[in-house]
Amino acid sequence: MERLLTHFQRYIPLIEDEKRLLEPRVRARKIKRRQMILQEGFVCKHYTFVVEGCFKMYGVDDKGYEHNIQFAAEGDWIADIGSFHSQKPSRLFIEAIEPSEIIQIEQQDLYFLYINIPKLDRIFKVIIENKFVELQNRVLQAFSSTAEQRYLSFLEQYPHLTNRLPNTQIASYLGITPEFLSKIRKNLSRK
Amino acid sequence: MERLLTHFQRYIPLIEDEKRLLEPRVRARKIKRRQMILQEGFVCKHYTFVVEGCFKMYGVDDKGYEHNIQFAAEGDWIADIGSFHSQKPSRLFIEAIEPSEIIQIEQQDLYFLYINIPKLDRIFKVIIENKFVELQNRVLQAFSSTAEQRYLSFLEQYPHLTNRLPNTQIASYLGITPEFLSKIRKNLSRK
DNA sequence: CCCAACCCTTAAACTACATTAAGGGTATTT
DNA sequence: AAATACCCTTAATGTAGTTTAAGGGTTGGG
Repeated sequence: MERLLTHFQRYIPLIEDEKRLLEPRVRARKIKRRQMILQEGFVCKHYTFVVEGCFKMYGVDDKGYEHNIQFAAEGDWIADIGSFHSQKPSRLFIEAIEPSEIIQIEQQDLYFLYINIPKLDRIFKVIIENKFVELQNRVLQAFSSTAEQRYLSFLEQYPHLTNRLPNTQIASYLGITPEFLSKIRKNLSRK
Repeated sequence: MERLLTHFQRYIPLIEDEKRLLEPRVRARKIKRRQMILQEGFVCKHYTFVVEGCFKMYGVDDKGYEHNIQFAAEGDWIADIGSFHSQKPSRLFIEAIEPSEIIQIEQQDLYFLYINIPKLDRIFKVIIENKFVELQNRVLQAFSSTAEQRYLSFLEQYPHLTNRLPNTQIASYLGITPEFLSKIRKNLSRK
């Protein structure tokens, strides 16, 4: 809970009254490795804040292959925003890669908080703007770089993740097969 | 100007006082075909609302090829959000594909408006959430579908654009060459 | 009205990446 | 401690999409 307040603090400090409104409307949970907090076909019920651990969000294609859309580690938010707001079934999965601790807010509670703590509109606007920029770079890179360039960018941009994630997960994020990532790594190590 | 108010109205109505604050801080402009409102190396100075016409936003790779990240037609917002907020040079271009009419807000004015019309935090939070969801689908599709499937999705999702855009621009958006799009179209027409 | 710039298509040769298969290593679970 | 599931790599073969080149059609600016 402290961690969430500290997180908001970095955007705009909350006053005591606001903290009191917030507290009863969030819920802390522990999640096991490989446990899913969202599955395809279900509505995304929560905005999830990662206190400790790491998650992946992915879709599954016709052939059953997983494609990682994003990772979320300490201090990140994760949710299928489309499903959350529309209350329609999601086509995505969110799964813990490590044993994790999270804080969750349900839709009704978040809407209540948006009304009673207008600051939160501002805070989440900025949070989502930042995520949007990240995602936009990802699209540009996907279409304008080779897999090797994308791998190198990944290493630069997410150094804290590269040692925590198996290469299969990184390959899925880069949009390539683990076999091809292996080839890229071999190539790079020869240079 | 009316068009912008109508646009905001669809999220939350503005009261008269708020409209009065808004009006002197936005600027209407006409833009010619092929005119750029953002160029690589320059800071993105404005949030741009498209009243009439159509724009593309793209990056240029090492080899000089353009890669379209998004289109913006009537009722859409377009800006390099990262550059706009950080005031760092953009790596993107925004260019009119058709003669267009736009309404622009400068950074300082938008910040003033955010402070004096808190509703706008809410409105732009929702606008960006929607754009985020769109972009997320794009990432998922890019990694999990063939070019043909992506082309068919594009036709479904943006029927109003397919007749307005040259195929070269659509190909660039799909992440393929015009030659290959031509092949896909030929294939589809035989079915 | 003409010239230049853009646009669409076809086809042959090429390349980045996928698929399949297989072997050995290392964690997790029982 | 064994068994199982997971992970990394190598290599041969296959394919979606690129590159290069070329011809013809359309648009728009001077």
